[in-house]
Amino acid sequence: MSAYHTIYAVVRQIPVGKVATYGQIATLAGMTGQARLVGYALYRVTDSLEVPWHRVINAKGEISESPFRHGDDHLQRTLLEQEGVQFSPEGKISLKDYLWQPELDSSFEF
DNA sequence: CTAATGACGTAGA
DNA sequence: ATCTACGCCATTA
Repeated sequence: MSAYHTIYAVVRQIPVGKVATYGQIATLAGMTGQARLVGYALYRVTDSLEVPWHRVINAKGEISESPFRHGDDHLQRTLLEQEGVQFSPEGKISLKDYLWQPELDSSFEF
């Protein structure tokens, strides 16, 4: 079981209409402080893996894109808007309202 | 085996 | 608010 798979498992727990930060995912995956790995893992997400990667944003509440990621440009924003996430005029997300707050649902098996 | 690489976070100026 | 520097590690070729 790769470490990246663990990250994917956590990302899958993000409910619709909510978002999570890289650092948050890292913590939940048991690698506190390693937000980078989360980003690296998401970069390598493929279609075969069913991961809601679009619900993961950076700590500033903004969307981070990579030129070579998926082929699509602002697809992430589009997907989030479809889920009811509102963006500020600055293109940021209100973490105060949309940040995923894992409660007692952290029950996933590996 | 080694080298390259990649969606971040935090602190300080 | 913006910018710079640094930490830091699994996965791939």
